[in-house]
Amino acid sequence: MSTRNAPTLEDVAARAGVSRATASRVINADPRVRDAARAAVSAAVSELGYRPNRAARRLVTRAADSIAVVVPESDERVFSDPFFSGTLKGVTRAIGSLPMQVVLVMGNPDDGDHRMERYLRGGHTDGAIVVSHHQNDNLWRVLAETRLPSVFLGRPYAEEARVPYVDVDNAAGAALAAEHLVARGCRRIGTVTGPMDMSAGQDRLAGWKQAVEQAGLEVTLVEHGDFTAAGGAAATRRLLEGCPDLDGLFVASDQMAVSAIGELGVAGRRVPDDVAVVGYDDSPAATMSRPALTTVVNPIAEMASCAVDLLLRVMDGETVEPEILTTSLVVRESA
Amino acid sequence: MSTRNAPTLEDVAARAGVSRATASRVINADPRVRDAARAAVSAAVSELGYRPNRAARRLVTRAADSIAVVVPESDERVFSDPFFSGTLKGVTRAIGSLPMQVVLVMGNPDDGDHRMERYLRGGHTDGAIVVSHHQNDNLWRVLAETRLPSVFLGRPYAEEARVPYVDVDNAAGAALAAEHLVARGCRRIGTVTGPMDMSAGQDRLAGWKQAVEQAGLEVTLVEHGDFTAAGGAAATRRLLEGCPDLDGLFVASDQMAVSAIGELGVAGRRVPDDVAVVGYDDSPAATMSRPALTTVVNPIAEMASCAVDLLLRVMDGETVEPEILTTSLVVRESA
DNA sequence: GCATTCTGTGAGAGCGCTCTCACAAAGAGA
DNA sequence: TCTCTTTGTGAGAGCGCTCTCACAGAATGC
Repeated sequence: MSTRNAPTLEDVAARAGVSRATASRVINADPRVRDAARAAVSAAVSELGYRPNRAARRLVTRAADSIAVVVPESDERVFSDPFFSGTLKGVTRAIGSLPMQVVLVMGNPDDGDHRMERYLRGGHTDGAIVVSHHQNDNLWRVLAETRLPSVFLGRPYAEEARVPYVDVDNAAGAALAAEHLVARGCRRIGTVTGPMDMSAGQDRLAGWKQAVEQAGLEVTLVEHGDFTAAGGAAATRRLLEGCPDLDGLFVASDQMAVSAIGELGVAGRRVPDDVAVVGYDDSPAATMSRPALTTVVNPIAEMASCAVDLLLRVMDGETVEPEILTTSLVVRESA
Repeated sequence: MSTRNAPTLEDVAARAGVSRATASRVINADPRVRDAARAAVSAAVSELGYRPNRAARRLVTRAADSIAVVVPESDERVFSDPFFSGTLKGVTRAIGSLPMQVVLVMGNPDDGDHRMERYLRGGHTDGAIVVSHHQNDNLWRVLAETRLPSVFLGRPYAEEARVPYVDVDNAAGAALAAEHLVARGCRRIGTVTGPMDMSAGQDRLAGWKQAVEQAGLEVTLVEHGDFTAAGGAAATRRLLEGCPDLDGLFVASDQMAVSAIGELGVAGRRVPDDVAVVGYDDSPAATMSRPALTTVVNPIAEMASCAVDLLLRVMDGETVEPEILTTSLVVRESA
């Protein structure tokens, strides 16, 4: 065995009394090996505690072996917002049994030491899925420069970013929600938006506005949230101050919607009798909420698997087109 | 450039009119290169969109490049329990600026297709930190067989598992909690335990029992939880049924404690006036809970960084001893 | 002026693996 | 019996990189 280092295939072969090629065949389950040789190699492997060197193997097979899921948000948020767990779960599922690992890269992208940017530039992974991209992170630029195959989950904010992405028709979803409130007879319909530096926030606001306008109602009842529970509660409070007789509310995420309902309760409004509330995401929280949340379905798992699919194709050198999924409304108790 | 493939260092060198060695020096920021050569190489790199081949680099530098954080729990739980986010955050922080990636491997270890075991045996990472190990997962055995450097965060359940681990003195922590309840004047002190197939669950129960016994009180008020909110609520309900005049409660995790307080409220008990409650973890939820939770500090970040430290040493071939951290009690409002 | 350092560079080995190719031995068909 | 497959095996190339070593040329010391 080579000095004091980990055993190599060479060592295994020598111990088993076969060539390196045959040892390799056994390791990789090639059927054309005599049983005796196979047994000898297997024995040598376990005696030596041999583990193949990934780098060497990868160098010759040229297989990609990891993709990054990039989330430019604090770890706090990543772990508290079910959207991210859903995405990560979806990506993991979609990768399925491919021998590839998913690396979660999170944190504020412009956080002093450029950790995230350095990581991405370092070429530690073979591809990237960017999940919660904001206007001011220059992620798409970094990725374009490094030519790292990447797919955005959610349309990139910058118009000029020519990056493949998968998105859901957020505007249509929000319109669905607003139309539902209109059809229910609501006349003073407000909205708690998502962050305005994200395309999802913008699009959901636009969809709401378009539908409310179409119904001939006022589109002034807008307060900005940030997709967190606290932000949603605060926005709801402001909305109620400005318009105490609010009777319909579209909240751009379920997590915010749940806390909006809480806030409405504190203010003495019943849901849906006084104020009808529609959320967005159809997250697990939607069914557990009291009253259960009427919400727009965000097909997170589908988006994730679609993103993986696109990414694998990009990594294959293909040129791919953005993919837009459709949404629907789930009517429960809150509206 | 070699046919249609990604550019190699050779290509960069050729384009810059220098040798491969010099190109490599520029890429790796070796100072001993003429400015002209450096500029030429840099230009070639960006023109060609060159990215170093990780596998090739790794093959020669022999540097480890990824460690797995193994969590034998459903993705649901991993993303809902703050313990895991704390751990993952701690590990990420501890890895710091080392050029190493953290791979999150989660899922039920005996889930039909042995995904987790296959992954671990596949040698996809250079080391593993096992986080929420249960009695029946044979993780320590798999890891021993593959000789993958690994460290348990939380003492492995099996006595015979001679694996390095870092743990906190769970029994002492639980005793602290129980003693606090005793000192407060509680006389009928119950406990909602963690899962009995985890050492943390066992040890916290043992600590509680020892302290309660020492005070000359009954140790029969025990109901088993599973570290989830729902499980904690159910256990509390059972406890209350069996002993309506319960006046002190030690709950083996904050997440369960918060839902226990909710359950006590539903049953018309005031906390801490009727029932004093002590949690375990000192998670963010502890301060946000109403009333704020008196709880045992679980130094998760410290454990994580300690685990990383041990793992790096194991990966270096060192033999390391288990590490046991101490806990303390934070008194807030609930007890 | 000559020996000595320093500086920048290139040639080339070699990391551990897979995989192609050649080839011996054994079996099958004539 | 002689060819023609089939089967199992080994020799050896080569993946893309880093790093040691040797060496030319400039700078320095005496």
